[in-house]
Amino acid sequence: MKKSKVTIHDISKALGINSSTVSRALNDSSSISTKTKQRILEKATELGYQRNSLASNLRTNKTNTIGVIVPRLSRNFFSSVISGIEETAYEAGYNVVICQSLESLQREKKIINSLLSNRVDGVLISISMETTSCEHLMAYKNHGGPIVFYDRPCDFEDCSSVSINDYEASFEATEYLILNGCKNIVHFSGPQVLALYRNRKKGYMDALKKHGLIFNEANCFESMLLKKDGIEHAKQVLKLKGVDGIYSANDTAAISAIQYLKNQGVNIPEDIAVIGFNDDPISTVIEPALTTINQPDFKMGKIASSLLIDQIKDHKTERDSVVLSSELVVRDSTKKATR
Amino acid sequence: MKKSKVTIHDISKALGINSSTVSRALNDSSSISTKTKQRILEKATELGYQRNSLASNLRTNKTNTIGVIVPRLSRNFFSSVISGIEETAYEAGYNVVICQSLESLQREKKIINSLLSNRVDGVLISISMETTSCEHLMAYKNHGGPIVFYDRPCDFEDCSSVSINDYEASFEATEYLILNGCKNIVHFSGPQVLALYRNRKKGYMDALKKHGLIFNEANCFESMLLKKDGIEHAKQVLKLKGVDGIYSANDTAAISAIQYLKNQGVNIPEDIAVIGFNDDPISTVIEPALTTINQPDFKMGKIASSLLIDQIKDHKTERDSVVLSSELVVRDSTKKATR
DNA sequence: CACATTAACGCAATCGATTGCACAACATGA
DNA sequence: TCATGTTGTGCAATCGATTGCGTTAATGTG
Repeated sequence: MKKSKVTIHDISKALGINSSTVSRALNDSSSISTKTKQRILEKATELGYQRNSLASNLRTNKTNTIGVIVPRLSRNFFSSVISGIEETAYEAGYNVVICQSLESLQREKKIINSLLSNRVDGVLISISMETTSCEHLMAYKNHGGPIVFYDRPCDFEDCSSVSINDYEASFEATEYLILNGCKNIVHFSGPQVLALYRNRKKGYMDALKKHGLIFNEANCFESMLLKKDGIEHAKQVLKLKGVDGIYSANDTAAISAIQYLKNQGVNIPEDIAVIGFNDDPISTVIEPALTTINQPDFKMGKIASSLLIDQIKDHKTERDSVVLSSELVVRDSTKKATR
Repeated sequence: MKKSKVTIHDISKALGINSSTVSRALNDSSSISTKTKQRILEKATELGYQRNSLASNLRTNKTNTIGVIVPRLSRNFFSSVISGIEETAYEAGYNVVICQSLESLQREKKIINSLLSNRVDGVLISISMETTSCEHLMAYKNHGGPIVFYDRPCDFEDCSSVSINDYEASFEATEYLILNGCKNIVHFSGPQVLALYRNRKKGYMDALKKHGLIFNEANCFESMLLKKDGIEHAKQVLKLKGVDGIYSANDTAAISAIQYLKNQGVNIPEDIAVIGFNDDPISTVIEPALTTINQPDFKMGKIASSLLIDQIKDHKTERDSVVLSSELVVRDSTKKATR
């Protein structure tokens, strides 16, 4: 239990040098002679000195840390975004603290509070599925740090955001199904409180319209798009009769639906073609391999991170809304036999 | 850019009450009258006060935060462990900061340093595949906080750890293959610097021995067990001829191997039976569904977390090595037609 | 050689919250 | 009435690092 708390004052005493000089030396200040710097550095390692960031951050009023709030770590998409965020952040000398909201507004609030009281320099957030209002975020912004939204933006004035072209991607996916002969396409959609899922639904609807197909609210199943939801939706699909296409707003639900349907003797894609969203690694494992939409997750993380850091460093006031483009990845779950 | 920095002194002035009283009131100290507490609380919310944890932590010399180092967030196993850790930690009033080493020793060292200088109260770590020595961890321990290992323990005196019965699980898996008629079983093994993978290999070897099969070093392929490694190993397997069973030390490699082998016209499990390790969700999606070993990931996180917190709180000195038991989950990748 | 610069370092206040100790006001018991 | 408690607050030091400003000593300039 050696509670060895070596401070700059210990070094200071050991060397008979004022602690302010020690501090400057450790920060490689140019106003300290090379010789003294070396003596100090040596003594520091000798004593096993470890800077106390708490004290430093308190004094300077900055932590060089950005907070990242993510709905779920277990989603491949988010862990990739995080990797992107970390890469950019580390290069710029920032630390990253990761928190998961588990799609709960209450937890999101607690996390924001904790980040605030720990004085992170900025926050990257993908809001939870329960988050309808952004008051708690307002509170954060008013108290200081900048916020950048990624993936799931918030209808929020005066904040940068990075997202993908959900509407267009969705439109393209639905159209692709139609061009492959589907006439009765069902949509698995996420919570409509999120703009993200509203846009995806809109894209689906407009593609139908463009091709003269009738939109029917009964063909839309809304859920959190978990594994169990996909199964549930698949059951509904079978009851509907005549469905020949499914466009799911994520891969998880698409895949569990495929599994269920296959068990029920449905042929994919002959009877029902399926498209997912995200391009999770798992989508190449399912049989038939899932046609889906690939998002530039890593890149999204990098961009979000650099937008935030720019704001922190330069106190920039202009806000950007970056929209990245995704890509339809065609696999076997939509390949109709050519007639 | 309202840099509203409301401190206890602002409240103190606004109310004509000493800041020490304010501090005590905000901490709900019993030595402050209910009336004053209320006045202070009201004023605090009115001014939008947000405690500065940096100052508080500096003074009290504790952060109520535990650091978690994880090799990769993208592995389902680890994100589940994290959820377990968080649950227990939050209940006990601790914050959690998550860092990923990406299997790099260098990053691991940097992370340790950062956690140290941020004065986390304790660390939970699953060491990287490159970590052969634990000197950097020693440094941490000497400077204060307790460490608990999870999943991948380190040959390290005086630290608690939580892991699973790798040897037994491995033995059972291999034996299961043998009992299903396999006579020429290959092992995909992880970096032997990790005790974890050494144990899994040992279990494999001993099961062979028990059943009179000859162990052959050429039947062991060592790698990081990534997707590409699985494919590479599968190619080797085909060159070997006569292989009728694969026991992979993780699911990722097992699954990519299965995909490759199927493409090459190999029948699973008729020609080659396969067992993985981890029970990733993906193992129910691959066809045939993968027989694998399920680990109590969430539970592991909870236990690791509570072991650490006990050490932090009670300054316990005894160290525990908890070994959780895993379970063989039989699916289709090993079901031989009954003769 | 006198004076102006510059380089190198020390002094002391500061960041915001916590806490041991002192102290005042009031109540209680003998 | 006086000694002794009890409650509720205030005072001031403290955690460890940073930094504006002042002070030397060394160096340069004319």
